[in-house]
Amino acid sequence: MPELPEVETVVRLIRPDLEGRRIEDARVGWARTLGGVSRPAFERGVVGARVARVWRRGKYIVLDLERGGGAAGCVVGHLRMTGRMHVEPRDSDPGAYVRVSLDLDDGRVFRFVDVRKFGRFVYAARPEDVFAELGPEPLGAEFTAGWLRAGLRRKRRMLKPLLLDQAFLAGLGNIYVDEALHRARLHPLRLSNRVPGPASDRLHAAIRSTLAAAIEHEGSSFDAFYRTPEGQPGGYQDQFQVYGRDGRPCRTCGRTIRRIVVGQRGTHLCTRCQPAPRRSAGPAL
DNA sequence: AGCTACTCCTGGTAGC
DNA sequence: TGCTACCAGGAGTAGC
Repeated sequence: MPELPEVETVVRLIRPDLEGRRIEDARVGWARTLGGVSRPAFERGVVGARVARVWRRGKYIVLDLERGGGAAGCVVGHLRMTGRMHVEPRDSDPGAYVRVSLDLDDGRVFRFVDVRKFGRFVYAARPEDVFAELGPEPLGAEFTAGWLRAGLRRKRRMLKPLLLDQAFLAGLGNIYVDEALHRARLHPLRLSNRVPGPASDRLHAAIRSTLAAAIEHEGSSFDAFYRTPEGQPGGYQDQFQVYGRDGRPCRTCGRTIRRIVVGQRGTHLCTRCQPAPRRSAGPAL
């Protein structure tokens, strides 16, 4: 699924194609993609505006808009499961799943494509009107080892759902939580307030190094759906240690990778590298 | 506070 | 072959 590294890859690829472009027209193929904003309100918001800046916050993609040099709201996109963003020639085949199209003043078209329709592309006055409360950026200055120690201590939650919670930390999803926990040798059912300081520091380093390595590889692809915006598969899926590797040997110790379900989410781990918590609500592993 | 269940969606796949 | 049933899952919401 698109998580921080995939979203960052998208932003880097579409930014040079969008910044400075004026939006000449807009078409909406699936109204719910607009997240409650009416079609007329969306069109009023974007048509005639210029894209001033393309940036990322957590898994959100933001297009700052301006008119006559002044700020004029923004579009906040979220790819959710299967969303993609492309800037293409207008006469190219749009495919069956285009939810929003923006005609650009260079003759090309921006397309928000989303097979499963979970993605969002919302016009708002300010991005904060769309974001939920978001935790710090895992690759930003605010996310320090000390911050994570304190954050884990003040919560009493299992690590897996806590790290998936965007209000705690913004940008991790199912894949990179599993990968980071394995790298930090921490069991996903461990309670956050029982993680010792040194283990918390390992987790901090693991989150940053996992995300940085994934960005370097332009994210991960594994189904036909998950591609970089250029249509090329990302490369990080070849580095997965646990995600999707259940039944296969751990690359570190050889034990068979297991898959459990935590909060309705498939969760992959090595029970030797990531020892079970001593006393917790989780099943004995 | 934190957990579970449910919802939104559809292509892919397993089972028959 | 062709049908049906179920699955994946980010995030929001409701209920306990």
